Amino acid sequence: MGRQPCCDKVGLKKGPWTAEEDQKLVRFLLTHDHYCWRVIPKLAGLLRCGKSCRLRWINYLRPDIKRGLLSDEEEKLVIDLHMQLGNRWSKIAAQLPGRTDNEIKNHWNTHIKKKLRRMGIDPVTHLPMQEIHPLEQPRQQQPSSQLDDAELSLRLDNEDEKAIVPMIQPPQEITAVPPPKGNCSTTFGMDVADCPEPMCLSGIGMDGITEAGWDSFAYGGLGVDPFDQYYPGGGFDPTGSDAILGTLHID
DNA sequence: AACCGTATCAACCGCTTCGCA
DNA sequence: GTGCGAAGCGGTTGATACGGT
Repeated sequence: MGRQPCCDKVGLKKGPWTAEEDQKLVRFLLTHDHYCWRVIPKLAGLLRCGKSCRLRWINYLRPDIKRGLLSDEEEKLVIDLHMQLGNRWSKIAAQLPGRTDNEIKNHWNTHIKKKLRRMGIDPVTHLPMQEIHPLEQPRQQQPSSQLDDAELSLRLDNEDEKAIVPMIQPPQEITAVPPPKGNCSTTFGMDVADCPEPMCLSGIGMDGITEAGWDSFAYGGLGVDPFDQYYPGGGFDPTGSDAILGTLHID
């Protein structure tokens, strides 16, 4: 009885990915398409389940991944979107190019939640917390409507602020740019429905990439070959900075 | 220097949704 | 309409890094 596992787990490797595994997966995804995730590890010579491959690709190996902390603007956008969408991390991530749902989820749980709490805002409801600890009582009240973006940003940035007036009101409108129509991804701000293929390799349309080459892959206009910026354990460095730890060579 | 508590984030697990026969 | 398989999603865990004592 019970649910069948997503894949045959006998003999499959778990845990952190090695640079070699990353290389195998990227090499395979670069040169093949139209496969389902379940068969990719076998064909790519990986002792991983398809789910694991998919996750690794989406979260770290995708060439358009942005690394590093979220900017102030991104953070505010996440808060705004969370206010409207709740814990729909993939939907939120769709509005932040280069950011993954996992990354946003982690950032929310480790950074934003605390900041909001310090501000006296319930991170779940985005409303002022009813019971504020005496030490965290605001020194003065200020209607949220008087809080502009600059003020909110300032407060979000102030890690040591202990007595901040709670309040954010739902924004008048979402400032996020709607995803462009075109290829196939929700994660990349593209439209899944437009994807003509049975599998879109996590939704970025590998067809387009392999046919047109990585140079033409939408990459925020950086004009960087992402595979020159590959670094183990972290995918690609979009900045092409000295932080690159290694280079992946694709034959 | 060693220990301990906390923070961070990559990865896994299991449920839900979707597409197809 | 139903059942099944695959993909997607969100919650949770665990390893590691970091900071304080």
